[in-house]
Amino acid sequence: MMNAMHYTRDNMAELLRSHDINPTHQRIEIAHALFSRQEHLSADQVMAIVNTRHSETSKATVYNTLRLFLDKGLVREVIVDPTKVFFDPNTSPHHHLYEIDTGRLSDIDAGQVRISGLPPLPAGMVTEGIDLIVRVRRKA
Amino acid sequence: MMNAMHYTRDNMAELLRSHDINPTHQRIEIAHALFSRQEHLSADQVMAIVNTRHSETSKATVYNTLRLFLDKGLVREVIVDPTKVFFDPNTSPHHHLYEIDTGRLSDIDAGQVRISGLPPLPAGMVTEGIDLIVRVRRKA
DNA sequence: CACCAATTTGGACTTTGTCTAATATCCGGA
DNA sequence: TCCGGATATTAGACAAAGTCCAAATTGGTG
Repeated sequence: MMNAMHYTRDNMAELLRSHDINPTHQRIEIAHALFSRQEHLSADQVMAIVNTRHSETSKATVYNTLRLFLDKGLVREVIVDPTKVFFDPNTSPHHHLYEIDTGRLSDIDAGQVRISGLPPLPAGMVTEGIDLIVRVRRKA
Repeated sequence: MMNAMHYTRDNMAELLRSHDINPTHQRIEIAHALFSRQEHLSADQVMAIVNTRHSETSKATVYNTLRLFLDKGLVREVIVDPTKVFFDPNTSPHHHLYEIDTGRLSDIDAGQVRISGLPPLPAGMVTEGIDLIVRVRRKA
């Protein structure tokens, strides 16, 4: 909890270290891209952002890094669009709102939302996550 | 409602007609593939199944047809896996269980499930659908 | 400085899905 | 039956997201 209020690159390095990730240049830039805005980004958006600033970061590194962040629990993967995966820097329990027309993905705070009556899981299974996705569209 | 209890090709033709779809050979085969099993299929699975039986059906036709079925409300699209879209012949309200290891997708009856406390939608937006996806994995 | 491990990189490759222009099929009317 | 137009189907080229790998770079440490 209590991530730094300002997403400086130093704070990003700190965050990475606290998640057991060696804070390299590229990783810091990628983390900064993800954490310093509320919209969720896809891999190619991350790449575009990171490559505006100084050095180039390769596609392979962006994908490697995003997967690393996933593994280390720094971000969550949100699958709403068959053409690309979004990465969500918020790993606390919450849900998602997906605007079909614009492709924008935002959070729904789980605070008020209650889901009850889910059937028991099949034997030998454990829950990996519950994704509640509300798809909306601009009124015609 | 009251789809035929047996998924004969004649019944499929009937089903298609009732959804305002011209029942061609290929469409009947594809509908049959989707409706005659409880697992949800992806486009390439549909293609594999349809092409075991007699005539060949082209990739383009499979995709065209699945989109047509979608538009006509015959099937639903389920997006759980970044690598492929699943098609669900059940359009009544229900949720999904996704087995991460195997890639199998099955239904959760919405009967008992209750979702409450969703925040109001942003102004000018209408809900297009609410997807509740439970991701499970075989216990280690 | 030299070395070793970790990281990054370009580019080839795979997969899912789209697009298009040509062909085939179906059906109603003369 | 034959014709013509609308509807379907097709092969194959193409696009975009993501993976993979071997080579090059980087960053400590002794």
